[in-house]
Amino acid sequence: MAHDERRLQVLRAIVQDYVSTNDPVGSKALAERHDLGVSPATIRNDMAVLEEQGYITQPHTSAGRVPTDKGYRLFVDRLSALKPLSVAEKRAIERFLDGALDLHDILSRTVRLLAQLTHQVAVVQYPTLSRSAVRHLEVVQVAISRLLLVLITDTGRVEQRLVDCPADVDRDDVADLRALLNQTFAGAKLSDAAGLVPDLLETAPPKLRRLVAGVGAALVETLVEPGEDRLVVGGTANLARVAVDFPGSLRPLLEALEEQVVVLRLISEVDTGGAVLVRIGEENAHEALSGASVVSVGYGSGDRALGGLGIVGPTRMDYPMNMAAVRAVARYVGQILAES
Amino acid sequence: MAHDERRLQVLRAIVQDYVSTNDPVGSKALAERHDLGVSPATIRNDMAVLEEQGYITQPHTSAGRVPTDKGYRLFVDRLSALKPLSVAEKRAIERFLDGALDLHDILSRTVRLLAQLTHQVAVVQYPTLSRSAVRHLEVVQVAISRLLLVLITDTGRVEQRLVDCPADVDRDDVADLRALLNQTFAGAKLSDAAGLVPDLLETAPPKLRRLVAGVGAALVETLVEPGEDRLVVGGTANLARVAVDFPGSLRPLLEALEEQVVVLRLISEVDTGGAVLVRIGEENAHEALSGASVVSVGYGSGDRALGGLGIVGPTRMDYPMNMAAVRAVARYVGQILAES
DNA sequence: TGCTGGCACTCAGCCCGTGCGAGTGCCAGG
DNA sequence: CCTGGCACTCGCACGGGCTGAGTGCCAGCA
Repeated sequence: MAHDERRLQVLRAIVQDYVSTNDPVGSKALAERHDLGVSPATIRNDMAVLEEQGYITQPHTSAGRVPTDKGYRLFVDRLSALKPLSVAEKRAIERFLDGALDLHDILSRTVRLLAQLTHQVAVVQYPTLSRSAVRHLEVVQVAISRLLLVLITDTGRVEQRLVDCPADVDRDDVADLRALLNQTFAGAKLSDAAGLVPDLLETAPPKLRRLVAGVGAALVETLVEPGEDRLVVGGTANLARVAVDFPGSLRPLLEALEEQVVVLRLISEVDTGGAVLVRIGEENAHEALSGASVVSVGYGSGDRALGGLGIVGPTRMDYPMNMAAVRAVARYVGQILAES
Repeated sequence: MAHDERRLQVLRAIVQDYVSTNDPVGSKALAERHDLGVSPATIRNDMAVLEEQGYITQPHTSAGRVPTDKGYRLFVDRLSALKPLSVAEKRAIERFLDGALDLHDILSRTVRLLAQLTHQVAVVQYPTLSRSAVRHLEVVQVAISRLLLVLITDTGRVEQRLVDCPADVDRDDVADLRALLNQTFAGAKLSDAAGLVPDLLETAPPKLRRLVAGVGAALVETLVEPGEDRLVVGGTANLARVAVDFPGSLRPLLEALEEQVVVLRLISEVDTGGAVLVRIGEENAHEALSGASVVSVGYGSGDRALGGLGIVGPTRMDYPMNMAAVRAVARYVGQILAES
């Protein structure tokens, strides 16, 4: 009915006003600032219903209403459209990411950009190793029985690992090993790399067997291990600006942001085909984030996602704007990574 | 005289008490908690003198005294000795850094360790490129006219740079280029690398000239450029704990910590032969740090410093403990980098 | 049936006045 | 040169009263 419809309009208006003013919003102010076509008294009735349904709440008796997590959820799902970025913002994105020199540079620019656009804490995951492919493997002898393994992926990520060899290593063997490794792994997905190690042992000439065994183990152990995916975090200073939204202290949030594992889990759960994912308040599994919202999306070239990026902020945030910014930045980053 | 001596004892006691309680300290409490051998009244006279000399101040008339920056300075210079670390702390250092896999791992463990030991924000600078030497240069062809240059230094740092070539590059030329580069640069200090480029052009066979020119320029441009030294920051959550010491807001501080340049300048000014450097409050050039202290020291293997590390916290901090922790961690890191 | 104006009620926040206590400076005496 | 005593200052915590925003409810009206 038109009845329910208007109640949703009221909810939308409450969210918008509350996000921009940070004051609990009352029926009178609502009637003044929005063309709802009804009197404050009617709005009060609607608000009573919305409160009963759990979409809004009163901080205390004689205050206005504030959206609950459930209210924000409804707003995000049904009451808002992604706010298109301004031309200036689009140009800022291009300018910011243009001229990046290497992967680290791209990602740290991305995180700064995102923090600046949204005024929130920004988080960018390094391209997941397991979804990347081997572009090149380099072996460098750094001591008589110690090798440095350097992996370069097709996303430009560079991984390194020291390997201690049981016996001294001959100079020529290193070159042979390098050739052999590249022959075997070049172009292979890292997720498939472990399966190629037996082949590697097969084709290795006898005198390299022991060496190859050790190096192969190290390769699998560190490079296929998904646990050590890295994260770039930026814009924590923006937390201070919204400190008022985190009643207790910023501490748990700051701690969670340093515990990369926690954030990583949130950010990397984005395989959902390019849609922007929003987690509001208590929807976040981790307790420290129960007063925060996370807006994230996968980025990647073409169809496959390389990793996730997003923002963390108070539940009282401008969802349409932030969702649009996150999505736009992810697209540009995917594009740039595809080029390089 | 014994006179002046006691006044210094009083100052020391004030600093110690204030650091541990965060309450302005009064004459009576001082007389009770420290064996100064005199009555509160006498201490009051000493305090009046100390205040006149600018070492302490009163937040308001009927409050106790609080050390000024100048007071902390005197305390650090003349009234304190580095507090020896406990056995547990020493073991924690070893355990924490043991088993690190690569440079990034070492540094991020270091920063976590330092943050945990001192309960402050920890900062570690990547080993300065200009003081490192080339261990290996790798050239990988990532597209027909695009090369990826990877530099591996003797400190284990890996730097990468994309180079666009004016013309398509032949596969064999890449191998030749790699050999040539390594022949020229292997073992060279990065600070000397720029000077070697002419030699490089000299010895290059004619058909490689153009390629070498482009690559040489890129090498010098990015690898010798000291500006892009990186920084690892950790323990920002500790700032929340001491938020009370930063009256306005944490924001300027958080911003400064993200502006890596600012902190980098502070941390890298540590060539002073291994001594721990303390900058207290206003002594820090940057305004955002005027309420903070920075404790830093250079780390490195042998005699040369590779970079700096340290902590940032409120001026009201436990200087002896923090100075000891910073120094101890720097030593271990230097040791570990020398080994790897 | 649904909207509206009116009205009584609630309660957080603010202003203010008061009392308390910690801490000081000064002074006279040892 | 140190000490105990004493008067003084002033931040802060406490409590009461007022205000105003905002609500819920109700009776009347389209």
